[in-house]
Amino acid sequence: MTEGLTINEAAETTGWSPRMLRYLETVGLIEPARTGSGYRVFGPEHLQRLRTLRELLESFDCGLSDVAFAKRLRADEQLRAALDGWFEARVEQPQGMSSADWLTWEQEKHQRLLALVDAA
Amino acid sequence: MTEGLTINEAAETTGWSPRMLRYLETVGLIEPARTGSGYRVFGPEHLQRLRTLRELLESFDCGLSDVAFAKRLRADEQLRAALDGWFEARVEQPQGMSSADWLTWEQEKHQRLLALVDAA
DNA sequence: CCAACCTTACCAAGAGTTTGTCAAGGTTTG
DNA sequence: CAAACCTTGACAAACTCTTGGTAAGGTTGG
Repeated sequence: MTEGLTINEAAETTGWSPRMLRYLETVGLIEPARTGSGYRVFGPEHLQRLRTLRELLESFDCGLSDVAFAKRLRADEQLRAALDGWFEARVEQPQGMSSADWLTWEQEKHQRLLALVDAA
Repeated sequence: MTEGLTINEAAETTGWSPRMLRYLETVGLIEPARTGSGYRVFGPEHLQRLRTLRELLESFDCGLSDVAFAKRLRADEQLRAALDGWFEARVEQPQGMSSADWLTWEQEKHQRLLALVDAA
């Protein structure tokens, strides 16, 4: 107990409600330690993280699901690759390509992306 | 008109509804060209992109807002840096640091992150 | 000029997210 | 041991996202 705060204490100092602290855990954004009997224990790192998260959400006007997705993006390399590929699809034609070549090239690129997607 | 499909034709060949094609544009995921009078024109690249997007959403079980956020993440370097910093917050102490040093170091890291966030 | 398109702007149903509250029960501590 | 915590689970209000529809009006092509 000397090594951290309980959920209500953590709520007090971070501005999150106890309910939200539990919710943040279920969506995978924090992982407080537990005592032998199952009580959550919030250490200084957690408290800082929680305060920073508030700032971050407000400053950039985004939601928890956005941060959760960003986390998923870091963990799932295939997802990242698939999205990168999709975004990179460009609008201009590469130099020296005919319209027909371009279309073929573009379709093949998407074929490759689809193959990647199917593997997921 | 010979250079692309109208919205209903594009809907037909991509599986998206015309309504959704307009919605995808409002959330920034596609940018069809326009005729002089304002009609949307979907070229082959758009059609491929739209088909790939369907596959991508289904394969990875994610939503449009997720893809939109991923796009924002690519465009907004500060947002990316802030999230990277937040995720990198580690749980173990660096070697050779006392508990007190670690806490100070950790707090300072978050101070730096907060400064970044404030600048946004 | 008329039918069949297209545009934007709304209203609304359904689903998912966020948040609170309450209930039933275990833990800690004075 | 009793008060004051904590746990999980469920129900629900408020909100946003997704999607469809419809209305009022401009464009196109036979």
